[in-house]
Formats: sequence, C-alpha cells, structure tokens
Amino acid sequence: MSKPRDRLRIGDVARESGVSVKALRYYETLGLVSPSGRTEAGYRLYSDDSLDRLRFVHQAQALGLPLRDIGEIIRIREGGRTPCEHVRGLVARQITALDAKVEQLDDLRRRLVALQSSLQQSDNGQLAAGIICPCLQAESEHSSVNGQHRAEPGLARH
Amino acid sequence: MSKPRDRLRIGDVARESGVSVKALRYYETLGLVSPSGRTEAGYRLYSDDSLDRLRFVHQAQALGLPLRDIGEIIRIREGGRTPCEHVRGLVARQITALDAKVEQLDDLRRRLVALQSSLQQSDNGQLAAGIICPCLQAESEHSSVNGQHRAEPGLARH
DNA sequence: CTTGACCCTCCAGTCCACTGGAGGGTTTAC
DNA sequence: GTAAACCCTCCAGTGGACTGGAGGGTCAAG
Repeated sequence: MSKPRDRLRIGDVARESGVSVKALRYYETLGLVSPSGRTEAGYRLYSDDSLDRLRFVHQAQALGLPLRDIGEIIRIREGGRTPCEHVRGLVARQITALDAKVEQLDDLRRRLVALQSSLQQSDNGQLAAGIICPCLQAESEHSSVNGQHRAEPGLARH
Repeated sequence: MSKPRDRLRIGDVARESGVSVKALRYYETLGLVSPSGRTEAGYRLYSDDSLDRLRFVHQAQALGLPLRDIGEIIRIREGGRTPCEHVRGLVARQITALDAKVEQLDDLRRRLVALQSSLQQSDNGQLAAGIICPCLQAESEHSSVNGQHRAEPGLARH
C-alpha cells in the first residue's frame, strides 16, 4: 500500500484534488470535508482520507447531485448507517427530474427550429406600431410558439 | 376593435398579464416595459400596449431567451430597426446551446440509469472505513461513473 | 373617519457553488 | 533578514429572475 501521508496542508490537497483552496474551505462549511486537525498557527491539516472524501464528492457531483444532497449522504454515513437506501431514492428522483428537463429542452428546441425555418422567409416585414419583431410575433398568431408555456420559461430556474 | 383602455394601474396589468407587480417593476428597471405615465401621486399608469409588450416578453422568454436578450431586441426595435436579423442570430445560438445541454443531460441520465441498475444488486455491503457509500463507490473502480466529468457537474450552472 | 386595498421606494434575500479581495499572520528558501 | 509563498478569517460579489419586507403615501367604500 502507499504510505498514508498525514499533515497535508490545504494547498497540497487543492493541488492533488483539483479543488480550489477556496472551494475546500467552502466544502468544510457544508460539512463535506473537514481537516483532521490544525497546526499551532491554525493551518488546516488533512490526511489522505480527505482526498478519498473529495473523490467521493466529485463522483457524486458528476452525477448531478447538489452539494446539499452529498452532504446528506455523508452525514448518514457518519451516523453509522449505509446511505445506499437514501442514494437509491436520490438517484431515482434525479433521473425523473432529468427526464422532465430533457423533455422541456426538446420541446423548446422543436419550437426554436420551427421558428428558425419560418424566419428564413418572413423577412423584415411590416413595422406596425406595437410590433417588436415581425418574425417572432407573426408566429404567435397561428402556430408553434404560442400557448401554455407559462411554467418554466427559461428552464434554468431554481 | 376593442376599446383601448388607458390608465391601467400596475395591479391591473399584473392581473391581466399574470406577471407579478414586483416583476413588472423589475422589468421596468431592465427597460422591458415602462408605464406610459404616472398619476399625480406617482402611481404607474399603463396602456394596452404594455400588455402586448408583456405578451412579447413572455413569448420570447418561452423560447428560452434571457431577459437581457429580450431587452436587446426591444432596444433595437425602439431604435427604429427591425430586430429580425438579430433574432435569427439569437435563435441559432440558442439552438446550439440547447443541443449541448441535452447531450449533457442524456449523458448524465445514461450514467444514472447504469448506476441505478447496479444499485439493485450491490446492497449495503462492506462498511469499510473511508467508504461513504458502497454502491456509489464500487462503481468508480471499474466502470461507468468515473472519469472526465470535471466540467459541468450539476449542469445547471450559469 | 377609519379600514383595507392598493401604490410607492429602497434594501435585502433567495438559490447554487463558488470566487475575489482585504487585511492580516506563518513558514520556507535564499 | 527579507522576500515569496503560503495560510488564516471575514465580508462581498457573481448570475438570473425575481420575491419579501420595511416604512411610508393614496384612494374608495362604508
């Protein structure tokens, strides 16, 4: 086995994990990774465990889990239980959420493409007062763009 | 034609457009919709044009355009030009961005589904020290979840 | 003449995952 | 002994589209 180094400083951990020093301190406030101790001067000291932990955080993050949820998993584990059950739930919900998002995006894409092809023809037409863009607004009166899209306009919300 | 009402108050506009009073004032700061005047007491007064304008904003928003871009379109139009050319560019870029996002989400989904099916079997296994979740971490050693996903963990960023 | 609905401005907070900077102290290499 | 590199805490800001609330003024009905 590789000799387990102890007493790593925050900069070492940052370099090795690819997580910034700032982010490491931020993670600490969220209870994701804590230093195993401090020097007399107050410098954080980490062990290799922290690197494992960060790897875990990164994996979970790559699955789209928010830090909040990752923290939850860690807290469960630290309570001595296996978080697998919890993780199953999170993953299932994540997939559902993803499906909804993809559907919305596809929908949006379809409308945009329709709009795009209509933009080819409908050129700078009538500049009637109250009309902002003839192209965009010609659409709304008969076809694709209009309708029940009240919810989730930009989709990137919350 | 329907009699064009004038002197609508912000609450009326809110009710009719479905946009909150707060949001209306916010839109005003962005230069999207301005009242046509004010009462002596300082109350905003809107005309039906504002409702048309809000409808436009909403349509554009439903296409996923940020308020910033919508404002840009409006400003072009108010400069007396047709914003169609500009809109074509925005729409094209929007579609490209959408494609990238959908691809990312699909990718994520694939990994989650793979994880999910493996979660069925791998049950609360070994509780070795340093392991947070056997399920999530068993993955990383041989297959799907690991690797180059540094960029765009949550994908909902910026 | 009071109650309540409405309006005003201005400041702050929300979510998320950070980053930037000020204003210090510490450690290491030369 | 000093300069550079490193560390600390704390506060503020980012983007996007708002929302909430304080602390006021105004208007119509009863």
